[in-house]
Amino acid sequence: MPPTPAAIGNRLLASVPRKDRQRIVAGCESVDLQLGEVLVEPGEHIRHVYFPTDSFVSLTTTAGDGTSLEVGLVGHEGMLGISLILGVDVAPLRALVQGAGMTLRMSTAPFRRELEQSPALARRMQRYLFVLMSQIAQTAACTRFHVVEQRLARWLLMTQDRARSDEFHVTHEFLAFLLGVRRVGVTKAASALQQRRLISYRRGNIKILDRRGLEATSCGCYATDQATYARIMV
Amino acid sequence: MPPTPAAIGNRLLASVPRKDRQRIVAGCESVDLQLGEVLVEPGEHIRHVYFPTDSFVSLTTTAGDGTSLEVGLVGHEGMLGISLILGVDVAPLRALVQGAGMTLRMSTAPFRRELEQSPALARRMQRYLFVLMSQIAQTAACTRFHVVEQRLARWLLMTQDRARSDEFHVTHEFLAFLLGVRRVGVTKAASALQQRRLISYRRGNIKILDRRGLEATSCGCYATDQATYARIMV
DNA sequence: CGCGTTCTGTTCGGCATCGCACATACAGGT
DNA sequence: ACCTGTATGTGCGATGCCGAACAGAACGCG
Repeated sequence: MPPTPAAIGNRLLASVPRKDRQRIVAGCESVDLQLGEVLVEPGEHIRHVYFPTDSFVSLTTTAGDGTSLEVGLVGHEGMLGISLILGVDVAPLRALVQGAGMTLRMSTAPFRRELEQSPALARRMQRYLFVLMSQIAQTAACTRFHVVEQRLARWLLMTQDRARSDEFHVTHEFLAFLLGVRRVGVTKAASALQQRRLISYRRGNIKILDRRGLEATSCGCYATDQATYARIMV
Repeated sequence: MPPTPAAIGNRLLASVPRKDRQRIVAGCESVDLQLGEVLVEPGEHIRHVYFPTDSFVSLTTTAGDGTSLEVGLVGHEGMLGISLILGVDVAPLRALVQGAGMTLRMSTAPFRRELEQSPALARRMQRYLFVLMSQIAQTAACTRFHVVEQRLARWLLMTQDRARSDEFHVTHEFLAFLLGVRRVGVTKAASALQQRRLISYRRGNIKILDRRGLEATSCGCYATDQATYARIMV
């Protein structure tokens, strides 16, 4: 049962003209993404584009050795496989499912055809790519200059937006991997946030208690991202 | 005196079809960029695109407070103002002249017309944008995981490529700003490299003595960047 | 109920970098 | 020859994070 337009729940798709959207949704299948699933590795050929509805996906990069770092987060506000917009069918980053749930998915070939047919569609996707690029650059600076607690607060806010819920699942271990720090570092930062009643967590289930407080604790990078999105995506 | 096609010296322009290139060069003016000049601030309207020939330009991002970080480096292999490709005439990053010299420059409006007229041109620029985006992501991870000496080595290699010379001008102070560390940190790392006869420097003039040695010292990020460029730009 | 697994919390010495302050060295102008 | 500004070098304690190891706590399964 293909989802009805009202139930698409992907903001990026929702912003393209109705006719184009209908054709795209018709060409999509609904897929249930599992936590930890890797949709694509850097350098790999892109087989599908994804329009997350309830799921969200981390974009991570590696630094030669085993280390890796999350540089972008994609949920119902965006899409995966965006480099097809640039005519490149190679993935620049690893796509790692971070929040399990449903997504729309379309094969590369028909998506390319849609892009050719609909300039309006292409324009929206291009603007999203700009936002994503800005997010990656912001993350670079944030990672360099801000301490773990601030970065964690930012991450929680970003994730809450995409999870559409004040509660979601993620362990300290996984978070450490995404933030590029030790698990202990996450434990410490998370404890501090919990002690201040900004969040509560228990064996992988994190609940946001005080968004305002988190915003105050986080660096300005979250607000910067928000502002860029608002400015570019209108 | 407009430069002859042979003297363009911008690899990106050189890779577009002859006819398109000629029209673009005809629409460009030659400008001499000064060290330290800021071509555009993040969020500002883009007035020109630049195709560096002898100059090179750092793309930097800020982290709210005064701190900032170089996330990309553009020389004769690329262009500035690339976000116009995405239909966005706002700059996502600060463009700071890092190596003085000549560049071709074109106003935004005619450049947009060229893009519309020549799909071949657009395709090349799109691929370059992919490369730049990969570079930004790589820099994020590099900055997080690698020590100053490695990062400095990478930076020197990147810069040498763009300076087309084994000698160029940059002070520790400026380098510290780009790498997001203290000046003293650069002094220490640079001293170490000099002691190992990989470079020599004297009051802002750096000379590369041993490229191979620098490649060995640097993290794999330099090689990764090179590989991406080679793969995507063919 | 008991047991293994997963998740979280704590501790230890070590290291890269920080911020600050001060010392030296070279270059160019007068 | 001197003086001034810019560039580089050194020393200090502080800090945030590292790697490793271990202890407790919650859950899930037999």
